[in-house]
Amino acid sequence: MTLEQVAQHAGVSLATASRVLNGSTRQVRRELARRVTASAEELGYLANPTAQALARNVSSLVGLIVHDIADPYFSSIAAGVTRVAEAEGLVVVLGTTGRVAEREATLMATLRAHRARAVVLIGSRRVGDESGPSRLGDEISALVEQGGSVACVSQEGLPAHTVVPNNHDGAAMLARRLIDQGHRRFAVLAGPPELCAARDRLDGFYGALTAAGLDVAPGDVVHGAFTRDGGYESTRRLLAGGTDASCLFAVNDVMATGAMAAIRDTGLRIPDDLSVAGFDDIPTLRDLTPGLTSVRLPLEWMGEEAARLALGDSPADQPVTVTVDGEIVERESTTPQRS
Amino acid sequence: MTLEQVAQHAGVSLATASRVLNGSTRQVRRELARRVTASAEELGYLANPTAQALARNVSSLVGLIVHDIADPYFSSIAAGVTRVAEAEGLVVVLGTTGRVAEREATLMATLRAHRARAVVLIGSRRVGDESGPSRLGDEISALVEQGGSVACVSQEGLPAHTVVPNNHDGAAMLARRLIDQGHRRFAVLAGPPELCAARDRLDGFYGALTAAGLDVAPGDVVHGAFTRDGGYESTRRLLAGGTDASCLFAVNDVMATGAMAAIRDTGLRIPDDLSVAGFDDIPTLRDLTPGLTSVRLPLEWMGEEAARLALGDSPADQPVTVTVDGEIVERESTTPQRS
DNA sequence: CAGCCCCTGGAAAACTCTTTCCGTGCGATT
DNA sequence: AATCGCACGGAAAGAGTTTTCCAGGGGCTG
Repeated sequence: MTLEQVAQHAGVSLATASRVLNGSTRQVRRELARRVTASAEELGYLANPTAQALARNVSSLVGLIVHDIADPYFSSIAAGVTRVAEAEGLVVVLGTTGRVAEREATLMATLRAHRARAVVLIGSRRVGDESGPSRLGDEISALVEQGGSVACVSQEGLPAHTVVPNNHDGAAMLARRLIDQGHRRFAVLAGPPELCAARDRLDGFYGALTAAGLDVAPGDVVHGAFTRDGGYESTRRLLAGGTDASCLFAVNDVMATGAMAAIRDTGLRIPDDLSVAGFDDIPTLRDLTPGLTSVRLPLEWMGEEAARLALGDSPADQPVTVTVDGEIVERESTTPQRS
Repeated sequence: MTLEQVAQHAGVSLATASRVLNGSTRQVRRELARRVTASAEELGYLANPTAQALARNVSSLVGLIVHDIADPYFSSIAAGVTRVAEAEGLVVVLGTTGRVAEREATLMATLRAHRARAVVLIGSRRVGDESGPSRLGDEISALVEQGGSVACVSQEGLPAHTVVPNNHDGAAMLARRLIDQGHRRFAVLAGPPELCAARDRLDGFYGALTAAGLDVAPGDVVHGAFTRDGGYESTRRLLAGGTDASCLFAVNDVMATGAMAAIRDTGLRIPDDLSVAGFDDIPTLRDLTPGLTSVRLPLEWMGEEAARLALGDSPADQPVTVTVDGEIVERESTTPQRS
């Protein structure tokens, strides 16, 4: 079923049919328009998006790049992105990097080839990315050049709109709350050393401790993968090395989940023997027991906002940055200490 | 950067460049091929998938239809699908239905318009869908007609390849295990009455109870949404009504999660006051405490298998059905009863 | 009432590939 | 040595839209 056939059936030209059916600025007389719509309806015409993309040089595709769609952090944000994109009648293309940095640029190139109208890129920058032009940055620029628009979640410093949690302040607030609870000795699951998000949370946490005259023993900081298993593994190492911390801060909830499992497997109780706090407040993990004290981020909303930025009409050459504040959610995984 | 320019740069015809760069059966002389590849490399040529799709009448898109990508059940399967599709160099289009049945067909139509090469459809059929041709069935046939290929996960009876868990037997196995533990009075969170997957699990569970000479009191079966909140809500109702069951079976893990929260909020302990069992063994939920007894399904593998079926060369007009057996995973949420 | 402009319809070019069809040149076969 | 056939390069015809450009008609303005 092609537009040509619809036009013929309605007794108008191809051009007219196109103008009626696929939003053009040009006016078409009432009567004709009605005839075209009726014919399209009757024949069950469905526009060929492929041909449209070729002719318009822009497709109805919205890219969505995540590290791992099975990770609830990413899938929550993804839900927000798809909601907005689908409401606009656009189609979401899901690309996963498997945490391989290089793949972000590769996927961006693929999306550029597809003439994607917008791309939402989720994930953290790595330390060192600041220096000079990156392959990813170039790909983004190329896509923008071509008329596309890009929004990043949690990735600052790229030539694109950005939605970024206030990692530093969130972690600082959390630290102050934990100090208020009476905690004095902390251990930290710091995630991968090169990840900016992890580093910022760490810095914020440290900052608040320092301000309170506290410190973290070098042995009480453990680096590891930004995953549940990374958290488990890191915690095992921490506990094997021995620690007298009363509270363990994992820089994200997913790692905190692994941490809780490791702590239990070691025979310790949470929070009696060791308090645990996380970051993100992932919806799927709110049912852990004891409930995980965390810094709540509105993940779905962040996805929506990023999609709106990418699809909206903010000029791409003047990137907008939206900073999202976290909110402390105190649950049973942390407990007041008496000194 | 178009193929034309590459051809010019290499001093060959457009046709030759096309044959060299985009897999054709036709042979091109070594020397020419080398020149074309070199030119493409030098100019940074990236094929325009949009034009290719138009010319070939099939795109490199693979559809993936889920109810809710934030639900860990779907995101696990999605991870499997994307892994396979990306390994083939294809691009995944994510469509979400928000549990609106009608949208499955709509999304399928969109994917057909995009000339998707394959579609993986995840979700459960509804009771009553058996009768006669459905809009979804028609859309699937149309897509197949057009050269596409469809695989369903958990949806039987459609004109497409199918990967389906053995819901009936899994639930029956679970029931037998629970009976072995000494449970005699059960309550069931049955999910939405019209969902086949839920019904099959219910049937299997009942069957095993009946075989053991047991029964479930009508008041101990509660229907509700197939979500975490549905489970919470249903359990609240169950407990408010009063029950003397020693074990609660939720027909999926997500509902079981809500159930555990509701049980706790009512002041009861798990498993001391009430045992809880689920179905699916969702990876993200394996860290619940107490660990949830469940029926393990290899979700990611199911996604991979569905993608392989859809992308493989099994003729679409002779659908293949793969049945996946579950495996009982006994954890601390269920405990032996003494009589 | 003449001249202009605007409004609208249609023809045709453009978008970038794939693939068919044709023609040339070379090797092999008898 | 002549013919047949095969291998390979190129021209050109699509694939289904959008959009530009042109032309005709009607309404305004002066």
